[in-house]
Amino acid sequence: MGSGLDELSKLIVEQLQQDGRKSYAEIGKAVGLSEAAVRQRVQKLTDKGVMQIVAVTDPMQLGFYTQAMIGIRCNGDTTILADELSKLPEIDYVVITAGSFDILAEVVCENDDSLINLLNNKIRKFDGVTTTETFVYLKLQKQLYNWGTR
Amino acid sequence: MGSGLDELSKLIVEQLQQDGRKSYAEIGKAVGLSEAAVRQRVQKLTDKGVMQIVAVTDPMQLGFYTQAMIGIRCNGDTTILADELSKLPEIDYVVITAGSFDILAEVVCENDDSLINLLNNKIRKFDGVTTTETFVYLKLQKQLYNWGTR
DNA sequence: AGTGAAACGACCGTAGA
DNA sequence: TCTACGGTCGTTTCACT
Repeated sequence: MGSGLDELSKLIVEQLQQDGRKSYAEIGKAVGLSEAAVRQRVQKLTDKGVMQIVAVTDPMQLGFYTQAMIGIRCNGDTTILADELSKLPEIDYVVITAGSFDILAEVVCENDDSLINLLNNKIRKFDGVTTTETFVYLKLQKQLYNWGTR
Repeated sequence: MGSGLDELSKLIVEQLQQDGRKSYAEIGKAVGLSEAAVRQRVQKLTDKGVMQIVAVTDPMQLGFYTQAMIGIRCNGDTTILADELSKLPEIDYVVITAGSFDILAEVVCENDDSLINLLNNKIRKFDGVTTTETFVYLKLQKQLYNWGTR
């Protein structure tokens, strides 16, 4: 595998990172391919899971005013716990890590009360969770979706 | 302000979270509006920054094999430091937090060497950075882009 | 704000290099 | 894997509600 993408596909991905609804014809003009060729490549990229074109929303503007990263230490199987955490609707991001936390989970809540409730009545009730540490978001400074094509 | 979105717009956002290229006509059928009405609402949502439709890529499949969250403690103005960190191309996510870290930054690197280099020669060289703690990602368990419309 | 109609442009399958 | 082309469907504009 390796980097996997040739220059043409990288250019196509870049175009779609700017505007996910840009037409294949327009992208074709920008990268020097026919519309059909662009369509074919986009199809393959999405089929292989390299790329997906989706709507992303701003939680703050949707009434979710409390976001936080929760650092979790646990004993037992981290995979099972991570899997359980993933099922919670308030959690949008779960990653198993090496370091002083075993799992990092990002949560999106409507307000502080629902965050407290989530912590006390859900996360800390899971088997194996020993300690948690909460980092409430004060300001989201940067959020990019264009990994890999800098 | 508040939650801001009525039921119809929420349904539209949901459709586009499933497939960012779904046609307005198809969305219209699904939510019970005309194509023109859907397009109007999508336009407003993106203009206001509530939603954006973009391609998101999988770093692993693009040759970026090392990801990590960096917890940063600093003195001085966290906003200025966060702003500086945001300028680094390896960093895709920066948030100012309350708790035992002042800033959390997610980094995407090609390999362990470039992560070490990033930490030693860039992040730790910034004014005000006192300590950093690195959480290397072992497994990305969940990653959602559909906040706010559960 | 939403609808409907007509002109325009995008999309998709297929054939061929 | 790409281009070319034609049928179909989506998008856009505008007048109207």
